Amino acid sequence: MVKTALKLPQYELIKQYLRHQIETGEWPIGYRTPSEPKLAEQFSVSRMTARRALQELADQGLLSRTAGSGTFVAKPNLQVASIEIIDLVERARETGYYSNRLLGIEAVAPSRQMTELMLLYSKQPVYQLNMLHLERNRPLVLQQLWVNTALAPALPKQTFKKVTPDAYLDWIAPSTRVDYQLMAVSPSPEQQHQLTLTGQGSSLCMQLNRRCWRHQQVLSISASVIPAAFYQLGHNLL
Amino acid sequence: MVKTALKLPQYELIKQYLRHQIETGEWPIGYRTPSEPKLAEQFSVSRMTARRALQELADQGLLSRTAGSGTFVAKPNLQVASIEIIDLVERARETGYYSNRLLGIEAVAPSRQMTELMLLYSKQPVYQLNMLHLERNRPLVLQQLWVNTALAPALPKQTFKKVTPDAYLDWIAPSTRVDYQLMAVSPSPEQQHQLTLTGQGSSLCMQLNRRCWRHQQVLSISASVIPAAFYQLGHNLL
DNA sequence: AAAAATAATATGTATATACAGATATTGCTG
DNA sequence: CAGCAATATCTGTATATACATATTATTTTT
Repeated sequence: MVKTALKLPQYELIKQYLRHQIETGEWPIGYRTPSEPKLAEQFSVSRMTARRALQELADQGLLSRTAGSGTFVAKPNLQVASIEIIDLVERARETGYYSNRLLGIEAVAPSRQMTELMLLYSKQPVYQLNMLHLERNRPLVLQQLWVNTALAPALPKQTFKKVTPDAYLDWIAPSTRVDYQLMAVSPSPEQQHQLTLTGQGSSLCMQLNRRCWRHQQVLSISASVIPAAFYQLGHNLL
Repeated sequence: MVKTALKLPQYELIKQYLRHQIETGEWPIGYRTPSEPKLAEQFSVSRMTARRALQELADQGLLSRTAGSGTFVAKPNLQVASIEIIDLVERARETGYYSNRLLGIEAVAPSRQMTELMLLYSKQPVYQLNMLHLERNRPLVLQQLWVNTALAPALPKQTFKKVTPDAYLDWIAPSTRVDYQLMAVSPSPEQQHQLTLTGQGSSLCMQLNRRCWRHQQVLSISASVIPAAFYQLGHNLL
């Protein structure tokens, strides 16, 4: 079945025209575009249709509009970085060579720092979980996880043999926002031992910290230590 | 002057209501929201006004709509990571203790890999620039930069004493998109020397690769090596 | 009971209209 | 010429309406 040429709505045609003018540089940054009524007349559509084209490109950041003044080609100031946080554990699970070792799980009173980070108002306990993730029986990620007990009360009942803590949490309470922090670290002797890192120069790790939100509440905090050879952020470069 | 209570437009009030139902869990994931006509009647507005509220929340990813079926509470699957790529150089310039050393600039024939990365069709040369950025006369970033000659022909005429190459490029051709890649590296002996890294354990660096786009063209590629102690990605965690 | 036709409902596109509020321009006045 | 008022222009909000198209539910037919 050959896909016939789509009939695009009129506001899409106008958007294409506007994008073209901008991307070719025909309309430089700061250029004042035709107003809604003029665009409408130019394309023989109603003002509301021309408006939709302008509005959607403005929502997208290509144009900037101010009432009374007009619509202008915006400077692309806030660069949207295309970054993908690779989930090593999830990738390993897909290959089928994944396993893990639960090093400990307990309910503890949160430290003062942890109380702040998780925005805990009452002095409720948090679940603290230590886990080593392995691929082909070789240590991949050493993860320390703190979880809000109110949002995942049944966490300690899980064995995590088939489902990782992260997957379990995503199941019972998917995150609405995630903060990340990434840095290079030299692992502590204990961490080196747990990750079975022996060489001198190879003791180079990335630490990926993560805070998962569910609306206004903090669901979990995670700190993962990963041998540097296994981790990089982003694709297709150098 | 006390700011009087803003009179919000009606579609904003409806959006607030919808958001509230979602965030409190009153409407779980997959829940079917009232239809446009029903919302309109409920709030005594026209269908188009109710539609606007639903549409904007859908654009934002909170709702998902399908013609003929209805509007549903979406699963927040694509987690928008709040990550900020810190520009160490720009930060140093703001403090006033910034300086740099231009280690070399020349027009070279691009390698095959570079031709692919920069999407160069013709066998045009690229500017290759090496620069050491310093803060308080101490090495901060060792940057290697490749620039599309077509988009910045006057680059070699600059001295970069007052304006960094990045700032200059942002001036003459602001990026519309940026890709990043970040990894931990052990610097080469030459890099260690240029960054005056002497200690054994301290020779731990982050490498930040960056590709700047201007619409469909690649403007520049940058590879920066930064001592790990100076760099981390993200804020306010652990 | 299964399949097909029909109706009801939902979102998507488009128009014409009205008025509010912000901004820029024009013209008038001292 | 400076200052001010009137005016024109532009975007923002809101309504009522019409029809198209996708999906679901219902009814009719086989």
